[in-house]
Amino acid sequence: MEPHHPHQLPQQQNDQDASVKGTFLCRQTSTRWTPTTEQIRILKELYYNNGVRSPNADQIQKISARLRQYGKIEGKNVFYWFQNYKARERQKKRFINCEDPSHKFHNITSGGISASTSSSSNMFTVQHMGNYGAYGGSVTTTDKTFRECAGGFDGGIDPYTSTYMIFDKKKSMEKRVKAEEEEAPGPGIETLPLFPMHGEDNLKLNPNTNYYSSNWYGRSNDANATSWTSLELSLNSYTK
Amino acid sequence: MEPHHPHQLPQQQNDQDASVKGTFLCRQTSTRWTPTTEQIRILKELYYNNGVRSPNADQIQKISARLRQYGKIEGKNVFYWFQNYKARERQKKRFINCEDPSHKFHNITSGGISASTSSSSNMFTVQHMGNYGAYGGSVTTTDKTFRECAGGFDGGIDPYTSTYMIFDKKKSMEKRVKAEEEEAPGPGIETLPLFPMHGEDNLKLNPNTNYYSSNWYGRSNDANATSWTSLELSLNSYTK
DNA sequence: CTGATATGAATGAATG
DNA sequence: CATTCATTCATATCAG
Repeated sequence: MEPHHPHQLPQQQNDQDASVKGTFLCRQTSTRWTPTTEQIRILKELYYNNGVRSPNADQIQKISARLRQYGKIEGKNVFYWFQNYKARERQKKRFINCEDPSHKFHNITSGGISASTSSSSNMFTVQHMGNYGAYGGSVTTTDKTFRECAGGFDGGIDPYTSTYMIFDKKKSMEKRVKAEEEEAPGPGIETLPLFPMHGEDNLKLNPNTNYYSSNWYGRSNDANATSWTSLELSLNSYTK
Repeated sequence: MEPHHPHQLPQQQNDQDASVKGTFLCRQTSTRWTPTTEQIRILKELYYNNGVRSPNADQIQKISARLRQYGKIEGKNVFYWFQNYKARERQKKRFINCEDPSHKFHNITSGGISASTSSSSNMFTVQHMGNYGAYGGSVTTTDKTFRECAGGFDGGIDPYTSTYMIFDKKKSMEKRVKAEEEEAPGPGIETLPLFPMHGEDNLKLNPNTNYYSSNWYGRSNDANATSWTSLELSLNSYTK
């Protein structure tokens, strides 16, 4: 991952005051949130030490509120951060597994996570994350072009083998082993709940069929006939 | 949707012919449906102007049949599209952090420099698709948590507001904190397309962006209380 | 400047 | 319908 940002403080527009932007094309607003060092540090803290993976609204609120003191940030940033971080960690692991771990070391860092953006203070740098062999460097595998690492899926079956649409019926992997729990428990906070497991999740209401639309198999519906009728009209009307 | 620029389109083989891919080997056809602009436009049209939210099998079939002229599409795509769109629209409304209303407008500035061509992408733009005028921060959500936040903010746009407010089938606001006020208009409401079809003008049509998704669900604090509790503790501990 | 990579953001697809 | 996962798109930032 991040090779390391040797020079820190990339201007971090971390000011909540967002003063600059008002002017012309104030680029600073660049649309994209740029986490500050502190923010990242804390996020990782939460991730590794507290096992936060998919915070809920309340958590997001609190987290972002807390991080806001270090720079502008919105709830969605926190949300996406966790989503991405988690996904990428997993992806990395998956890739490593799939392609041969030998080559590919052009990456410096070697440390792995180690604070992106400089990191002035990594409290608990996760640098190593543990066992997964430190995904050497940007595994990257470069997306788009070819990533298709052959046996990608554990089962070895490739969903997209034939042509397209083979999907249907769970082609997805069964239940990948969650096995995460890496993390260095940091300082003294361990004993964390790893991750939120809802207690009463068993309750399920409708045995509704999952696939889209419970009933697709024909079965016209009269109830919404009206609405549908106009829908049809509208479809016809402006569709081209 | 895609707030992004039109420039790239790496794959987008959105034509029904989509045959191209067969050549090499990789399934670059990405298995995943990539809606074309027109398809999206129509889907949103249906969503906003016709109140379609969870189309039934028939509707799905018709819609997909209709959209098929613009590119390959299957029923499930339509199904999922509505599911996701609806879910995300709702989500984005919740959890919005009450951030400082002061910088509510951060962005706007269209990119400008960045070489990226255009940049109409404003993530926070509101859609404008129809005639409803985005209710200004009114009730909006009433979620359980708080909605006292700045109100507008980004995408809160909620279409169809006025119209059915009157009918309002069952929106008893007793305990439904969840209040999804928007609701599809039921059968009698059918809004017509009164939408000028105008040709594909200049806009990108993907105005709306989803905000982050999240799970506001917390329903008070119960289930994940544990985990969250420790999180709070840790936040407090090193917070400042 | 240009290419590569890291990562924020979005969204299709599922699952429960 | 809520939640999560996987992939992809876009851009900030650094290497050369």
